Amino acid sequence: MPKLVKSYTLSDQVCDLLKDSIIRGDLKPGDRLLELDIAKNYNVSQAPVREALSRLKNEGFVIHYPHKGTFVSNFSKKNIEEVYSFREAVEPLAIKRAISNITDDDLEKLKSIYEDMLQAGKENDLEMLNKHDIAFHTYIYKLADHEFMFNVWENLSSASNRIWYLTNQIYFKNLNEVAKLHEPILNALYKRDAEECIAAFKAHMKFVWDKIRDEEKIK
Amino acid sequence: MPKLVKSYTLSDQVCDLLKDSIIRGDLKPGDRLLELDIAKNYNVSQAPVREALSRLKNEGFVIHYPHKGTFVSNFSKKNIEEVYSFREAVEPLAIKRAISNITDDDLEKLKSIYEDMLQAGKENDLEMLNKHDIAFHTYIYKLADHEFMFNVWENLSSASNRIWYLTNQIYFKNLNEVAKLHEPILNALYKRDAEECIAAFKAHMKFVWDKIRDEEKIK
DNA sequence: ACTTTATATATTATCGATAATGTATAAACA
DNA sequence: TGTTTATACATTATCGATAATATATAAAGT
Repeated sequence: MPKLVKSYTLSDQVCDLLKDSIIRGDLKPGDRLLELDIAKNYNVSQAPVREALSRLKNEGFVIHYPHKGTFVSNFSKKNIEEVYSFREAVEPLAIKRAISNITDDDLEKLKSIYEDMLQAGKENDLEMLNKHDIAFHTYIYKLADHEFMFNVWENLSSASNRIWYLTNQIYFKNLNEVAKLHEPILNALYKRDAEECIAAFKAHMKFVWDKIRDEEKIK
Repeated sequence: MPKLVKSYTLSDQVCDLLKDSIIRGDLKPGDRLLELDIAKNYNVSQAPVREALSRLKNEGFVIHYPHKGTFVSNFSKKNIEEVYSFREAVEPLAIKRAISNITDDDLEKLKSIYEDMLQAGKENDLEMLNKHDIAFHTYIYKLADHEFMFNVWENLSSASNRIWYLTNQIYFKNLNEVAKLHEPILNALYKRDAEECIAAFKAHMKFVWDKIRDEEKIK
């Protein structure tokens, strides 16, 4: 079935554009976001900009002080640690529930995403590897059939995206390794072994976080 | 130090009023929320209403279909199960981190909140018991010093509030019991014993969820 | 009768302008 | 000089009105 056309409101577009600017680092932590300036820039009125900023606030990309203004949020090593420690707490629940729902068809799909990751690793394509990495974990969250957790994951994955761009100089040396980290996760899924899968996942988190923690460039 | 005056914008007020109506059941799942009607009702314009609805959407109280409308979200037994399973996954992280930061002063504060709960239990004051229950767990989340998790908790506690109102006929028979469930948690905190505390917490979740699961009135 | 197309209507999404609020600077006062 | 009060300015918050989009109903065509 072809994907339905998604109506793309102005506020959605502004939100995506701003988010991209923040993730890519064009807008830096502390930068002020003036509603009317942005509106003029994108040739829209204040209303969709406010909506966009409100969404970015909820995803943690900006901080809003009422009557004062909106600023790009900081994203320090502490925030990164928070994302990893949080995922370590939550994703085991996703894995357990996913395994109790997973079908052979799902396993094929996950395997294919894993192969895409390997391919991206071979080609040293950071952006693609990131995309497939997120897709892999998103698939597991979807299988978990847990609406609340899925919403939280959407925020987490945005944050993970931001981390990815902040830390790409680290990953760049290890693209193949990062992709390969998902093999034990996939194998455990095939065995429907939740505990083994969780252990593999935690090893994955630990590998990445260890690399980042020791990196001097990121404060 | 006295609490600072908080500027209370119109959208904040509308948001709180609507949330209250939903929590208390005056607005029922599926009810349509017409922006201009609400605006006229509360004697404000459309803009603050839209902002309020956007926040309610993020907290899961309403669902928004672009260009179609906003509707009060459903809150079924499945949603309740999600909240409890999610808290069981996340709150252990909060407890571990809280214990590594907790001071004697904090313990006194928590004890005093616990005593407020007991008092509310004695007086059969459901609303107060709820309030102090949330305050107790919020205190622990604050101690955890984990911004991301705290934001998630704010949504969780809103949902917990909604559950509370949906299930008050159950709690009503067990107010003292519910309050008492926090004693082992508090004791473990005094001992700085994370594992014992997590076990006590899980018993707490299990007690409440068991009561709800078996309740025929809630679908 | 059953699609398709036109029309009317309801509602959200967006606009441009104004009001409320906060910040910085200058004037008045002790 | 240091502190308070007044003034000007910048920015957000809100308003009332219009444009865009969806839904329901009626008309036309097959």
